[in-house]
Amino acid sequence: MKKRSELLREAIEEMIAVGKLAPGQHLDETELATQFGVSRTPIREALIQLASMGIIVMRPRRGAIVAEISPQKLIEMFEVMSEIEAMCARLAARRMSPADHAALLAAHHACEEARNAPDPDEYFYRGETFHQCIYAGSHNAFLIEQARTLHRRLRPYRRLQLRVHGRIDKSFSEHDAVVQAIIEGRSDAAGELLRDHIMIQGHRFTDLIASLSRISNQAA
Amino acid sequence: MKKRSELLREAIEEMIAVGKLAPGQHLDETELATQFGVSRTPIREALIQLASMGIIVMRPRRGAIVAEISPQKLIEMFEVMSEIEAMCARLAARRMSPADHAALLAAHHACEEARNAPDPDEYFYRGETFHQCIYAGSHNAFLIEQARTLHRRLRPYRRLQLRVHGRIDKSFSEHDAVVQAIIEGRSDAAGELLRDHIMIQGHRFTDLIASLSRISNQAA
DNA sequence: ACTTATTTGTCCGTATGTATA
DNA sequence: CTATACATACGGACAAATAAG
Repeated sequence: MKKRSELLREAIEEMIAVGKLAPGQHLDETELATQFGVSRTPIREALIQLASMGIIVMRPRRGAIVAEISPQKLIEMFEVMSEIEAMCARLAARRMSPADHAALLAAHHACEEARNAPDPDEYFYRGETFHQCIYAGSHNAFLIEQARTLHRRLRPYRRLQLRVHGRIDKSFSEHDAVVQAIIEGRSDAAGELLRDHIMIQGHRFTDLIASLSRISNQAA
Repeated sequence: MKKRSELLREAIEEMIAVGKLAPGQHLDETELATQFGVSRTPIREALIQLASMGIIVMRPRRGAIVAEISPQKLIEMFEVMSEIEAMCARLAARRMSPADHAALLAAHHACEEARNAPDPDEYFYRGETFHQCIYAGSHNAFLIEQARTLHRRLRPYRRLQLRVHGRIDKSFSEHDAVVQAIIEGRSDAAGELLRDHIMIQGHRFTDLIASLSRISNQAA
């Protein structure tokens, strides 16, 4: 049985990921408490968890706000994320079992089906499963955890990146190249392909900066 | 002004780092509360932070215990650490300023002087500064933070590794090769050299497993 | 399997510090 | 600058769940 604060953390985290709570927005403990029908204590504990993950910032006696990530820091985070994922891909190419390959291909094909879905977020969600498959394929539990944590922090931005015109199709063909490299055991190639796939999002300074202002304006 | 739970987290973290609280040991909230002269609330908040860092493990309704790092997990952590440091080295080779070079060389020479110091920990401490120089040279604040965090968690094990006979001299010559590569801007070489330098500690399964039993016995 | 005891998870009251008029 | 209002940080109490006998 899961802890109450764990569930609350996930709920609040999701609200932040989908932009329901925008960066910089103040998180009122009492308000959240009544909203979820609990007291302030479990809310506080959930907020503390989010704070140690870097999702929100807690200023002593001044409450918590959703973390505002500067474009500079965002670039830095993508730079690290790309290397973490590259490492996952290299290890996956060497260590994946036939069952892992099957799971990866299934996730990949699920993305293919979602390419022209009416809801653009559908591809986003399936893409997440795809990346998680590669993390898991590294067979390094600590690395998987690190990758997941970073992924969660960058989630809102990765999602917005797919809104750029034509990005979904390009994303899929990049995925395809990665899959081939992994299955054929071309470790270094897999790493480089996945790194570039992630860094495309980081390299486009302008897109990202633009999405920054967009994310703070969109409340849904 | 810092929060109470922040200070408590640091205090408890230190107790764990110096072995005052051994891996697997149960952390009694009430006991810690009376020990620090506070109520259970700030203790709980500190524990939650330590749990999200992976320092302790909180099982629902069953309390918190100091995380037990299995040899398997230790290997995994070193595997990740080696890639993080490799990334730092690659970036450092491309981005270091002349001032950065000077700082790196200074730290390197400080290690050289400590090679035959009576206290073997002297080399360890100067080696830490050396590695921090490389982190800083990446000029990626987020990466620096990640590297520091991981470094802190592996600190006890890195220190023990240097007790192996002849390891200090080998460590220094590996450092030397890394320094040359960084200064000459050979990015990929610097990365690979530093990765191997770290992984030497991970590859020696037996040494690490041996140090595991030793570390749980030494209370000072 | 039942009872007891300890410990955690949650709620609420209060005081202190921050922001605002 | 003072005073007021309000949100946060902490303490204490209660209830529920687990472990022990």
